[in-house]
Amino acid sequence: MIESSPPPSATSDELTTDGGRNEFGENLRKLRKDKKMTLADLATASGIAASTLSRAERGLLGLTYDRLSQLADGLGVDMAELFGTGGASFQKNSISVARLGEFELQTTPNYTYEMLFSDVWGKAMTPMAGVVKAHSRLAFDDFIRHPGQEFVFVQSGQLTIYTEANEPVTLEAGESAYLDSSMGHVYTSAGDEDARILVVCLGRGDSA
Amino acid sequence: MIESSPPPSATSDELTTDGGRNEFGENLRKLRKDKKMTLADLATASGIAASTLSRAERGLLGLTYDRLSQLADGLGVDMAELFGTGGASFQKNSISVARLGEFELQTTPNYTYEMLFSDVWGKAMTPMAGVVKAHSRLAFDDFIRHPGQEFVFVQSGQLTIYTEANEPVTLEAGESAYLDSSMGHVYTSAGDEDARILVVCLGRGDSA
DNA sequence: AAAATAAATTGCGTATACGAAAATTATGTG
DNA sequence: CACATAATTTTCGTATACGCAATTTATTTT
Repeated sequence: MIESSPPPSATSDELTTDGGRNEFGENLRKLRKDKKMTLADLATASGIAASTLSRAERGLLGLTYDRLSQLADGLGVDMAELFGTGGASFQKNSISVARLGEFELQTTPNYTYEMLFSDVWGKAMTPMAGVVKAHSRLAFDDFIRHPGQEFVFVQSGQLTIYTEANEPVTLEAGESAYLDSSMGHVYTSAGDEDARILVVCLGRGDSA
Repeated sequence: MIESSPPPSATSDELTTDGGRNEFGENLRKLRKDKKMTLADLATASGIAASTLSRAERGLLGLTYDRLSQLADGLGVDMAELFGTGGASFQKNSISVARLGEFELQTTPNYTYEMLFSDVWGKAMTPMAGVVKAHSRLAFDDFIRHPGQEFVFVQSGQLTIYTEANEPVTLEAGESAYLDSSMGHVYTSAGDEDARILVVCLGRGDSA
């Protein structure tokens, strides 16, 4: 087990940081091999020494921004792909089915919902199906926020969406909305009936 | 004008490297200010010294991978957003609404569907709503494929999904599936009634 | 306007990134 | 198996990232 010696002030992040660096390195080696490149090939293509690339792949060093830029160029990928966002890879040639009532209902004061496909690794979208019990914005202490984008579809009932940067919008059954989920938002049922909705989140974290 | 002295072997990349670093720094400062954070706030949130953050924002240094990871966490963004990548950017603080019948119906022999939010730039998910007129796999010349992942939800009726790598699956109303869309697939209605479905695609291209 | 406070930048010592060359390991060929 | 070649890793010296404390600049308060 190789021991790296991070700066003293980073002690609390030591495990996290090392873990991230190793994952990055593994992804880098995978990308390189997928393209049938040797370290020397990539060194030529990127302008980074083969020795540095080898160390990066083994998580022995953390590349600087400049080197990361060069690497993305050398590999012909963008930065996002270089970081292989989403640790587990999505199973190729797979299809998963969510049966009615298959997933455990999660209950909060304001929502009752199922997290669909919670057992599917590496999926980029997070679908959720449920019922909005909140009928007033006052039911919420604060807005919900998480990085990414969100699609919400109203199956039945009437839904009002409050956001911190826009006028509230009300959707009827069959209607939908698409929003920046990093902006504070809450969903409330707008009629007598609890609205039934389907939500698909993209990005880290989830809505509810 | 501050002068940095890069390694001799990086001379040919000097301008490019500095340029990239300055852009990154500007984006970082923008992200931080958008969130109403001081350097000290972000230093606390990320575990990186304020002086380092200041230098990074002014392009005076290139952060290492470890620091970049901490930064993304501290800012609550993913790496892609940190680098400001992605062609057209999704409008921050936006919400778009798709009303019933708002979008033009697109008709093929096998499907009638609306491409929801077709006017929204930079969205990563492509939602579609429609009806499956095909009741037999024989209606299709070939499977449909496109890179990425796909979520399909059955609003009404019964849907059978044929894929090239799996046994067919049949979904009832309220059920859904999540699949690798690069794998050949077709959707067919399975009962007398045309199934009504909602599809959300992620990745380049779209299904139908 | 002066004083107080907040925010950003600079100075300096230590740790780590980095490249070139040498050494080691892995692979291919006769 | 021996040898040649390719690929990767290690060594070592130099440059740069990094954090803490001090200083400067910007903003707010009186």
